[in-house]
Amino acid sequence: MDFKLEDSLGFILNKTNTKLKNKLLQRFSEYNVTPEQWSVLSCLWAQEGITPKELADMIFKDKPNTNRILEKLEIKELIVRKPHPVDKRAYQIFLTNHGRALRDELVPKAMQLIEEATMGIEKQKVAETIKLLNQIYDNLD
Amino acid sequence: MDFKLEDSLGFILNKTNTKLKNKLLQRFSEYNVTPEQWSVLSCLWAQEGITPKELADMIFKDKPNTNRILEKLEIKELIVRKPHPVDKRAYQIFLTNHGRALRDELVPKAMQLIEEATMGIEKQKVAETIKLLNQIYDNLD
DNA sequence: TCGTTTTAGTTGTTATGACAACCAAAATGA
DNA sequence: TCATTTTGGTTGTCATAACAACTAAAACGA
Repeated sequence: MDFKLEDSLGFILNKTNTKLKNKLLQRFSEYNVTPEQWSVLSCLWAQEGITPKELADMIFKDKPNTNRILEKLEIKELIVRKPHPVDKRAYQIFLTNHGRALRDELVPKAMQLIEEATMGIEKQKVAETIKLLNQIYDNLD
Repeated sequence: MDFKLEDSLGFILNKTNTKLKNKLLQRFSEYNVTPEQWSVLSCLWAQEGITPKELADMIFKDKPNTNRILEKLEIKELIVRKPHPVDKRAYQIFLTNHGRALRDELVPKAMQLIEEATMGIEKQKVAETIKLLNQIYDNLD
């Protein structure tokens, strides 16, 4: 049983992820946007009018969790939900002007954080790590 | 603003971490142990009698969060808290026989999961990734 | 076409993470 | 030694993750 928590991939993955997420939360604090809300906004900046279900698939979260993130964004008036023109069960999500405008504020801050996080590390190493993380993700299907 | 969420280190880190953690939760489900509870148990298997504060430092969590994980473990009778012999503010955490016995059940399951997660990836690549994740962690201080 | 199955969304529960605020005891220091 | 600061632990709140259960509408199929 030679298991060392502090050398375990899962443990290190978790501790790094938690810290990075928390730093992003702090950087976004003046905008009152969380990392998860940020991921939803990022999808909408690329494409508005998608449904919560489509959004859920894009951010790799289940429907209840996605729904609750959307509730928060709606309360903060960064998004609006409109009835889907065809499917009466569904909604379409749109950004408000405020939500749309946040892009120019938040994107640079997020990119800056990644810059700092990977300081002193070759771009190629980072790319390899991203690839490997995706491989791990796929292995876990 | 060329930002793509799906290629972002933070996003990929988070999605992989979430999936790995969830898989561990599922593998541990018959024992009713969560990944965070697992990390506490791992520390205690290495060394009993430590305080909640010391534990918090080892698992990189703050005091309230650590405290609540300990509450759950205590309710499940996997650990016990005893008054610290010297410091009247503090406690010492010990495993129950049940908590101690879980080691032989959980460690192989955790190692097996990591094995599956890194299937088809050279050990050396995994080691590099771990090193890089630790570098990122340190960069974020 | 009508009954069955699937799908989109919602609600509730438990565990966790970040954070603020608090208490009591220990450590510090003038 | 006594007042101040620090530290260990606790409690409360909000956001998120996993999961079960549920409704209504769409899709499917005999």
